[in-house]
Amino acid sequence: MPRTAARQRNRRGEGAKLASDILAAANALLEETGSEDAVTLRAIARHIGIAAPSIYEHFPDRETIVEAVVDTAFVELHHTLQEALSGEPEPFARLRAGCLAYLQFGAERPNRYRVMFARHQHIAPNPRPSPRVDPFELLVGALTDCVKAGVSTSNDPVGDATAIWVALHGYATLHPSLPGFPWPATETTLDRILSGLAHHTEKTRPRTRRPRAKTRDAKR
Amino acid sequence: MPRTAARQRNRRGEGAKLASDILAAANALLEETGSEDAVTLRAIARHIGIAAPSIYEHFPDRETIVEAVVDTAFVELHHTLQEALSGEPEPFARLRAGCLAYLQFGAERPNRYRVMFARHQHIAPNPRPSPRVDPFELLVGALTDCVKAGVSTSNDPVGDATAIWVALHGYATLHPSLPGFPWPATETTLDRILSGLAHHTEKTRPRTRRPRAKTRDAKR
DNA sequence: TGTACATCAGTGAACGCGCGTTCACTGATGTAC
DNA sequence: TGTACATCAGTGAACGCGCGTTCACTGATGTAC
Repeated sequence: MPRTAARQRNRRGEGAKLASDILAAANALLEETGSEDAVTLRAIARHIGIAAPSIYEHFPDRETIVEAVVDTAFVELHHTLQEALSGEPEPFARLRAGCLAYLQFGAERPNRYRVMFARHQHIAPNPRPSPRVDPFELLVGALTDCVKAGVSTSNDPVGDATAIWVALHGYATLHPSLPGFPWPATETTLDRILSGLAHHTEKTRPRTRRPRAKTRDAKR
Repeated sequence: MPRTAARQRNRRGEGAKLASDILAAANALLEETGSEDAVTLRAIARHIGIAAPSIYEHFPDRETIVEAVVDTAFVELHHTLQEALSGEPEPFARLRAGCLAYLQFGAERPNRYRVMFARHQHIAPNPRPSPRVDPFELLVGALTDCVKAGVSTSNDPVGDATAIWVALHGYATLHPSLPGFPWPATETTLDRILSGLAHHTEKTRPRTRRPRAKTRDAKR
């Protein structure tokens, strides 16, 4: 009875639209309540103004919906990171941009972020092909590029990327949990993490005394 | 009906014993299921072989029990850290021992650890005096001691301790969630974190060529 | 252009379940006399 | 030393609730003729 709206029935051939509404509602509920268990079929139905059994046209059960929300979130994270990485030309700036995008992804929907990584242990017996660990691969790639370009002296990019990821994950989960804590600005903490763990160094080989007039015009 | 055991009724004056059994059962359920919502009065009752309403002699409602479990866990963490810190004479070794104890506390009951810090946001309107942030104060103290003793060059111990805490928290939550991930040894990652973020340095001022016979006897 | 009808996109009622909580109670244990 | 009785430490049945899921159904929409 207490529905959000008297939803208009989809037209013929457009029934699949409801599936994405269901996922969006599940996403919203997960974020609002902070609890995976609050994502119930009845709550989803109330949220979008349908009857609960209508959901079964699109998903076989509740578990599949939560799984789909989490899977979608991992894909979204992957795209967000790729976009951030591709926006910077210099390797270290690229690494930093990727890390910042990671933190922003977490900050935007902290509850969803937490559930993304907390779910694994519950569902342990299901050996997924793990596209979930993807963000780590991007991070290793970005750090390795820094090493290749001579702006990082890391001699164990995988190990160092692990430490960086751990710190990013810690920030993404702890920062929203402790709003009363005297947090420094996000970028301040990020720079502390990177300067401590990425082994950043200025490229020193060229040894040109001073940059001459650049190839590009000074203005524009 | 499916009780763990036909529990013996407590003798007169010993009724309060049940209270600690209830907390222990709640603790166990939280860790086993990984879900705060699975800590139900009926599950607790089944676990220790009593009737569910018996719980009301000791706790006014379900929420209070979960709260007590979390509060107890914070106190336990505090003691664990203090013990670890007091076991080492040198400031940097003390800092490291505290951080390692923190990681071990998380590793021992990862689900409880996660819930400890995830609960805050749900209960936001309740402004606790926050003994919860205690572990951070110990961390700041340990790092400050390193600076005073000349074995850390940190010029912002609070900010650096924040970065270290974030990394420890990230490890404590991510490590149990991704058992398939190629984790380096815990101490390897810890040392990477500390060497990157604690600004550790050997004490250089004294410049004694070689330590003379110590004040204490060599053997006890 | 009109109409019968198949199909699509849902609905409403009902099931059995586990839950938090309330209530009146019970029976062993200790104590006053 | 014996016994009535108060108290302690619980119990069993029941309530109303929200849940996942099943089932038989409905009514608008488009299509074949």
